[in-house]
Amino acid sequence: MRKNAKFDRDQVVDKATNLYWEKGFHATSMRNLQDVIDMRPGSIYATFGSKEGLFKEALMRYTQQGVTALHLCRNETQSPLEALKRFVKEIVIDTQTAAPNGMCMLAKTVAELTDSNRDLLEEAKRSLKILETEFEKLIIEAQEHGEVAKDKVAGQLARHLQIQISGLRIYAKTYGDEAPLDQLVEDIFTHYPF
Amino acid sequence: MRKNAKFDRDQVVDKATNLYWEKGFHATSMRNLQDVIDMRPGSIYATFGSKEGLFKEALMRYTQQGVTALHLCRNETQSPLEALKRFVKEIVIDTQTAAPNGMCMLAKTVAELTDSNRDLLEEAKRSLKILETEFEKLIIEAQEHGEVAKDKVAGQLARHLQIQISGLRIYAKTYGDEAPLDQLVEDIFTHYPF
DNA sequence: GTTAAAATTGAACAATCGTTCAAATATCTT
DNA sequence: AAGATATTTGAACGATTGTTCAATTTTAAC
Repeated sequence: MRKNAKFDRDQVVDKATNLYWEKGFHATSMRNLQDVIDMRPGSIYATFGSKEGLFKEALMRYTQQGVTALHLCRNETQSPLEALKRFVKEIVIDTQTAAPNGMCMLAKTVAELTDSNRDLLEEAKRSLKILETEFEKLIIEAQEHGEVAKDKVAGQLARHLQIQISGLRIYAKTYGDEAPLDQLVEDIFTHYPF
Repeated sequence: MRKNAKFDRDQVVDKATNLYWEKGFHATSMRNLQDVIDMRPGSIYATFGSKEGLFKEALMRYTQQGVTALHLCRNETQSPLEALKRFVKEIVIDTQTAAPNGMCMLAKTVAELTDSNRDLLEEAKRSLKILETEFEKLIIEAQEHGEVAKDKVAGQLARHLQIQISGLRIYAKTYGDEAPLDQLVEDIFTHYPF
């Protein structure tokens, strides 16, 4: 089997992402990271530069996978709005048990970091905006399909959706099983403003 | 001037709260704390037991002040719903510039911590539930005043409001000035489900 | 004013932090 | 197979972490 450098790097970043996602930037130690990704400090620093460098790459990878998951939802469903709903259910409900952390890694990062780590903070913000733009694209498509009234502003609906997701995921972590997540996700799409 | 032990303790906890609120639990060091509250390690540990003990007291104080602020809004306004709106604007908008951190300290804590700090995590969750219950009380009062339809379930509306606030505050930190916060808060109350 | 009790101090502790780098190992080139 | 290049290793670094505690100072009691 031929060596594929990119593949290895992706695997490593995946594992790092899961650890960062679970514990956050500050609570994750390099030694913890070394164990999980099975690399020695020298290699890590030669490859990623610093703890921040690896975290930044983790953020980018997390975002890329989010966008991919959304596109996948689109391909698996018949309508753009259905795709959005499926995606939201996936990240709000399934993630509660399956993922390293019920929270969105990007929102968690925006919540955790200050200007002391401006680069990382800005990267997380940028990623959240990328996802919101993806939502907007699907909403525009939904408008073209007649699923959403054309007098609505797609950007505003995307923003609304983003806010609902962020709020819901914090709520889910707060209330655990008690929260009727499925119903709450349904409500987002059956009531205002969709 | 007579010494008032409780007052001193409150002042200290206030300062600690602001630091924890700004930097989060893990990124706040005891030495950082020592400088801000102007106490030496021995005194801190004699008084609060540990870094976690002080954080827990900070969480409780933050929550108590939140409840007080909400009651204050109620006394300053004519209707329960107006009080809620004022409170939301206060914490979502004013806090962006004035407070140590635009985020809600409780939501930020729920986002940051894992079971490694179960006590603190549970305390933050409990506090969020307390605030939600306060929302619910005001909504019930609003129903009695005829501001909110009585066929709505107050608990659900309170939950909805909690989700909007959490989502909005993350959104505000992500988008900074670009976010039309005032309009977004208005939307919460003018549209569904109020 | 003297003594007992309580509170405060700050040096010091072991543990862990992120990071470095000379040495060892693996890979590529010819 | 031999030499050049790139990668990996892991011990070690100084800094910082949360915490302790004997010594000191302040407060309270009589």
